[in-house]
Amino acid sequence: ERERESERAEREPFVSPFFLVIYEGNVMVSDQEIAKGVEAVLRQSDPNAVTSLNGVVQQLEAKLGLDLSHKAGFIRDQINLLLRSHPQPHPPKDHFAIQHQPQFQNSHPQFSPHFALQNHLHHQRPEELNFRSPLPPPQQLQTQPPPLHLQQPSQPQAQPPPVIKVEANDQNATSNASEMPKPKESAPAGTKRRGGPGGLNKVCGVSTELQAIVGEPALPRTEIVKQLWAYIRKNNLQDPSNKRKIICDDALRLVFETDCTDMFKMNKLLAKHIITLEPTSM
DNA sequence: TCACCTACGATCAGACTCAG
DNA sequence: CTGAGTCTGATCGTAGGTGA
Repeated sequence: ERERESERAEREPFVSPFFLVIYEGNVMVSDQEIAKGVEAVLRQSDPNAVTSLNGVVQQLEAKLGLDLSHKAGFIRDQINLLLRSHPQPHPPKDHFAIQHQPQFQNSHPQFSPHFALQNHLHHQRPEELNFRSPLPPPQQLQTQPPPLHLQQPSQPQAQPPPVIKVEANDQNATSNASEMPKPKESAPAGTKRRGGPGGLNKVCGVSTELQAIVGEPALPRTEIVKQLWAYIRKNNLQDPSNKRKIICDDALRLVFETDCTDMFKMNKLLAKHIITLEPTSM
């Protein structure tokens, strides 16, 4: 039994619940660990208490003994993911991705009803709740790999753990936290708008031609663009002399109906292949 | 209360600005 | 002059802020 266990542990190496990253001398917690922590905090939170994002962050900080203020955004996303996986009043019984957590079954009264962030969910439409149909298992929640056909063949599993890159960025962010470079003169702090599940993150239908490229029948627009660029890079479809130009292969030609386009026109052409999903009944 | 406006995410190379 | 950093352009739907 134990041998089988250790074999399985070798096959699934990245399961340590406390996976810390050392970066430039600082001990940081991985996104994986944060996701698990969020899950645990939500499970343990008092159903009668109103839990805010800050509350979750603070509990996580206490739990891990680290400053997670710079990870608030990620934590919020994790909360949304967890809540989104089962917010419906009448959810399909075996729909939950986190089935191994009995606390998360059915209407998960432990945290959802009183959780402050559910304001996003109030506005969610049914089709948004089914984002990419069943959510992946929790270990895949925070980093979704691109479709297989888009992965770089030259660097199959040799990719460094995404954790490190993310933490590296965050490290920058933390070290300069007080003088964060404001991105593009955006709204003043505190009034930052939330993307939420709708808006740009709204899942749109993908035409059959485009499906051949992005590999999914429905994706958020941002994801579609990302996948499209991955496809372009993978297949070397940028004009070497002018990298703004996209040389269409057969699949792209079906989508764009041209042999050559540029990255700006591309988005316009892309719009024809993105279908707004109508709410089923509202 | 209503209508209007803005920012949000994602992508990229080239243009532009600024400092050394 | 060079290198580094920032902005631009396009597109989408919607939440939320602002002003009337």
